[in-house]
Amino acid sequence: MMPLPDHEWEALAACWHPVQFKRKEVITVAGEVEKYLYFVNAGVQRLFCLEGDKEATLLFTYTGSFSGIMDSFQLQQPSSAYLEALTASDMLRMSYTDFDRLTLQYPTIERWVRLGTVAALSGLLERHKELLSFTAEQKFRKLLTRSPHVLQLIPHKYLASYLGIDPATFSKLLSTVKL
Amino acid sequence: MMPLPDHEWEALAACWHPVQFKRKEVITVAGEVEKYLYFVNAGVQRLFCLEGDKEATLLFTYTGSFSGIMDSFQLQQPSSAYLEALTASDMLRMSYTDFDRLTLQYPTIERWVRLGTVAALSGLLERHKELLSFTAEQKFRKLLTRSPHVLQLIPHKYLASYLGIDPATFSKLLSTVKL
DNA sequence: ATAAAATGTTGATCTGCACCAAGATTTTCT
DNA sequence: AGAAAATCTTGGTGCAGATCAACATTTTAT
Repeated sequence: MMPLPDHEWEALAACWHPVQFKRKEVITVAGEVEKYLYFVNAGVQRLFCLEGDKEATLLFTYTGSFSGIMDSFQLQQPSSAYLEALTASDMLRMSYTDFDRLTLQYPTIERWVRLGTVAALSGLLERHKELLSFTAEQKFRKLLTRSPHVLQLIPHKYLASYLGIDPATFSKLLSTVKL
Repeated sequence: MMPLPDHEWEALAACWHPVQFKRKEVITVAGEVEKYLYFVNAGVQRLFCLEGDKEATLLFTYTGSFSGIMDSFQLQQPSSAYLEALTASDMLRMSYTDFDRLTLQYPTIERWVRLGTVAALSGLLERHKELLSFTAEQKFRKLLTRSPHVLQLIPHKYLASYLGIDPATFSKLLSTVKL
């Protein structure tokens, strides 16, 4: 994903504004239109849906990554997901108005956003494939190898939800698997 | 997704070339970089991955929709998926070279592609949520209500694979559920 | 520092659905 | 039209993993 020219970079940088969220604070509620694109300076966040009384965790965002409900933000349509701060979070955000202006004004930015979005799509397809074909243990192992650090970072019940398995099963795999 | 101006529309239209595929023909092989973006004039296609000896069906494309392995195409990276014609297919395609030139030359096209990609991401997130939280029967019902026509159009074993359930289970649900 | 809340562990059941297999039906090809 | 291939159906069986529950541990808040 090529770097942006200086001029674009400056225009972009000027649109970010700092925000903080407390632990457990809900950043965006399902049903609303996502107003902001976020960049995480510190903290961990969780994107999830409610299905009946169950939660389905779609993804986590971390220090150094973008955050927000991307589809709702870019399409300015109501989202079916919640965004929540798992830890106290220090973020930058940009309003849709600014975002839209920037993408219209600078084709390089428009392109950069497109490629970022495709990269997100690519990652989601990869996980989708795993959900379709892996057993609980296979999903668990994959998580361990791909991102072992999350074990210390994120409560296991959310990791279980992310894998689509029961928290109790997750705990059992934890003792079984690595021996 | 706003319409394109006339001039862009003409430039775009000039880049499409017709191709045909036979039933069961593999259009793109996993491991390769997707060279083309497709538009389906007639037929049904299936995008799937191989995981061990199991197939995971990610999505179907139909008459009137775009097709191809979108992430591999846009990022020009090797794909982990296969694209296959389920029925004899009549398609238009555009090379990556032309695609890239068009997006660089016309910001409206670049933007239009971005929004199309986000829409795809949005749909995939929706399905992802269902995979995480639905039982076999819930996924089956959802398929029936969302796209009942596919029952006549696509062999049930592929629909089962798309839902992540066993073909035998799909068949049993078919007799159980609608009564 | 201490109480309270949240999270994690572990064992005992129970069940949804994968798996297997054989026969029936439908679709495709020549 | 007829043979061959592909797909669908249906019953039986087994197990991975959900669910339940009680206790242990860790984390958060005051």
